[in-house]
Amino acid sequence: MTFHQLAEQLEQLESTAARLAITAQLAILLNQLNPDEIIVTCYLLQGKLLPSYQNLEFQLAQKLVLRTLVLLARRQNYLPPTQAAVKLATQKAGGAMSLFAPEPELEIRAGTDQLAEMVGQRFRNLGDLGVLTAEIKQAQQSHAQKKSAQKPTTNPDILSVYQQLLAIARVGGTGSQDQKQQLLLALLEELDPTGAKFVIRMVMGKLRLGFSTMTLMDALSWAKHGDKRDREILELAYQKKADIGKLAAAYLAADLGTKTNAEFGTNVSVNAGTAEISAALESYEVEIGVPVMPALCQRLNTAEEIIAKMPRVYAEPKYDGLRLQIHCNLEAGWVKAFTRNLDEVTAMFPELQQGFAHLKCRNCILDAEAVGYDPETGQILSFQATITRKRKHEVAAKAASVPIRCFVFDLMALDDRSLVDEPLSQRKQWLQKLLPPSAETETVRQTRYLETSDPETLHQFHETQLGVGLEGVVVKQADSIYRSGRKGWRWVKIKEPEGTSGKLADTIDCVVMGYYLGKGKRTIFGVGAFLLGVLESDAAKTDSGSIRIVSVAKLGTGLTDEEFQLLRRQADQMRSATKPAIYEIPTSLQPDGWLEPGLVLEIAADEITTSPTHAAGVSLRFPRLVKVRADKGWEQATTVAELKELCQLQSRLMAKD
DNA sequence: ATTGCCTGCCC
DNA sequence: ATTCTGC
DNA sequence: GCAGAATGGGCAGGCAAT
Repeated sequence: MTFHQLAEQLEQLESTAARLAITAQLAILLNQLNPDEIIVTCYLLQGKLLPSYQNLEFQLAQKLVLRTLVLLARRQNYLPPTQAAVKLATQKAGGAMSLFAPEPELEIRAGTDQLAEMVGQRFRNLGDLGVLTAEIKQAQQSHAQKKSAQKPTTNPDILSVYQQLLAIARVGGTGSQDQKQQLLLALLEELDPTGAKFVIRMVMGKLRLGFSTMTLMDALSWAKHGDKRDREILELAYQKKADIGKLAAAYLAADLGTKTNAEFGTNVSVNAGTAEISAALESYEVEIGVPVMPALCQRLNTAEEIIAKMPRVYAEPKYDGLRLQIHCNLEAGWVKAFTRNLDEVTAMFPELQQGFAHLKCRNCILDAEAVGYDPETGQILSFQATITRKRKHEVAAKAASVPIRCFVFDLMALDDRSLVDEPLSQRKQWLQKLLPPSAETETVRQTRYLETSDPETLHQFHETQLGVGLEGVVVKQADSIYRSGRKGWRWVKIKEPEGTSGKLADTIDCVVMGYYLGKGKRTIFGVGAFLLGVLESDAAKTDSGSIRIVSVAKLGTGLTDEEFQLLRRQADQMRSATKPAIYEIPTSLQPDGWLEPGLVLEIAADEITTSPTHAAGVSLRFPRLVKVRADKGWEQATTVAELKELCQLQSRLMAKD
């Protein structure tokens, strides 16, 4: 299939919202592909080149793509439409015009590249690099038509485009950024506007079409049967080996082998019995060395709610570290580690080789949380300290200064046998045998846990963990099987309502200093995030005129769509052409629009962190909006001193353990 | 050599 | 990570 | 409730600019 044909179908999908309709359309698409194309297309549809556990990245994203588009624009004499034309088009499209306040006039500074400024501005207005690419390509077409000298289009097929994308990703070393741009430019030249649009979205890693892995699996079933009957089987297979391309090929292979070209494109239902399916997916069994999709936590507010859902539970302390899935093949003499997103990180944690060598088994797969500790005191370290271990260089030295402790809490396979379908109680027993207290070391320990059915006991245990500086508890249904993702009620963390309890009970009142234009579905709000600040009074001077507002965080979540639009409208009343004099922010955080101080927002966060970037010197971990404080003036916002006090309270907590 | 921008990936 | 939203 | 798509702070690494 040509990439153009693929892109045309994606274009159709873009105007489809209903999931079932998306599934059906995807199924039709899948049925038109040959086996090679299926594999590759599955990756591309997820904005990837390979399954996640095979490391290959574009190293080409927003900024470099934008630079490439400037090159393309220059080559094609592209000029963005004027503001007036944009307004007209938006009105015609029935868009909510009132949301749009005109953007500040483009400042063309002497010595800057005008076209680059204009393309960048157009990107901020469109909120999508793919759409911008199509627009530039469109200009190319009309330009070419005008001259009635249309270039021959090569109309590459999917595999050709894929190969070119691979080549772009594989370039590295000195001069590679230029080379990537040139290769991408050459690819864009080969494609029509729609094809170019989706190639760019693939490079950006997001298709923004309202479907992803789960819907793709629905579509696989739909491609074969016209319904979702095999979805569950497919999802289980995917959990065992997270490679959607190979899964798709294996699943559809029976059909593909017997299919004639004429049948491609028809939604023919082939009668494949369960036996045939299981044969096709036979190779999909948990395998030592190939990562399993990890189980994740749901969230509930209280211990009562949890016990109501799961009558008998195990509660474990929740460490703030790095999730590691550890594969031990002790017969072959190796240990491998994968992150939550299945990146292989074996080389970053050399102590694991020794750490797991003494386990009494032939092989196993373990689920664990890795936390750094102080080798002098044994004290558990913060996430910020732990994450410095995720590195490629000087690993040995860092392993000495920040050794890790693995808290093992689950066992997915043992001695060539998958345990994912065994109940947790059983898996815990196996784990107890494999890793008894006598086998524990500085590097490897079993996560201790509490078995209970009593909400009060659970609540107390949670409070105790918070008290020693941990993140609370993870609560697991005692009889539950191991399943990837968050579905069902198997693993739950306690997330108390904002501002009640937990690690950081206090909320913070911030001044809105500016805003950033949004991308994707936030584009029409005219804002995607806000820049927040807190107060700092200059100690050297004592008069009230020395108060400054220093940046402390950006805010991009916790607002409803309605609140985004409301706040943007309020912000428009407070626009400032330049940065107000009392503001202090690093240039890297320059917002798209400045606001005079006035708007105050109440913000919740999980933690105060010391910040290398924000002007306040501290920042907020996981900031989100609690409430618009129309009742407060900006002079009443939180101060840096108060934040630093909270920050010290946290570290004192850590020191207790 | 050093710095700073950009990217990818942890949470 | 947190959060919101259409289905 | 699922699935998807917006968005956060901050770390290391790669490359380009100085």
